[in-house]
Amino acid sequence: MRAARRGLADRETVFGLAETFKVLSDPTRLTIVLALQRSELCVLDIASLLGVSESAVSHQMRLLKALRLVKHRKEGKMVFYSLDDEHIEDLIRVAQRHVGERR
Amino acid sequence: MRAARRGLADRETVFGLAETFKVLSDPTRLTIVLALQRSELCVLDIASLLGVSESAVSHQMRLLKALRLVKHRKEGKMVFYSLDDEHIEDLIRVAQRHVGERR
DNA sequence: CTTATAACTGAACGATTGCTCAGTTGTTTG
DNA sequence: CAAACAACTGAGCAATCGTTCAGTTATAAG
Repeated sequence: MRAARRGLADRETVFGLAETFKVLSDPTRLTIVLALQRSELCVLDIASLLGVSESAVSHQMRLLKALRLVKHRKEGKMVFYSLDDEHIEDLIRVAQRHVGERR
Repeated sequence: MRAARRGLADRETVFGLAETFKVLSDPTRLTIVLALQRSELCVLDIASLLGVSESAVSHQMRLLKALRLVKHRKEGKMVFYSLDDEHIEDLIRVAQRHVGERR
């Protein structure tokens, strides 16, 4: 691997990492993930909990689903979402430590 | 705290967390941070290492400096940057584990 | 079948982002 | 001093982002 020899991580790794950080960089998405840490929720639950439109939530869930951060379970006309990745919780924990220790 | 009782983290915490993730969500900035993990570097070093303009690097360094991710040391006309936050390295490590374990 | 409800979707919008360009500041060298 | 060099800066631009809006699909109830 040429890139590694020059001291740089290869593009694919960097883009994958950046993408992971990006999902969590939007307050709405991050709040959704934080809420799902506590319990499984349907779209309308999330919308009313965050005070945003049901459409906005739906758009974000599609993204979170595409990046495999959440999984869904259908029950009648409702769709329940829950977290699908235990690393994400670690990530949030470490970041919380970081934010906590700066003024 | 009313928000916490309703099961949501307060706005300030969420925005702080999101901001942290956001800095690392851009491939250019992330590559800079990864490079600085290995050694202290000046602006032109970073620019040539990443293959981007010196101006672009300068703009990003200002941001990284404002968020206290890097510190700088002046030596003649050159400015050497280095990491100023050990939590960031933990964060990257955890994220790497996440990226590594998905297909 | 019709109505109501939950979720999804594409288009369009304003806001933000990261870059380039041109020019400035500060330091060193001749 | 002037010239060269490293870094910084603001304005402007294209691209991306997150939302709203209007409409669709799917399921359930009357």
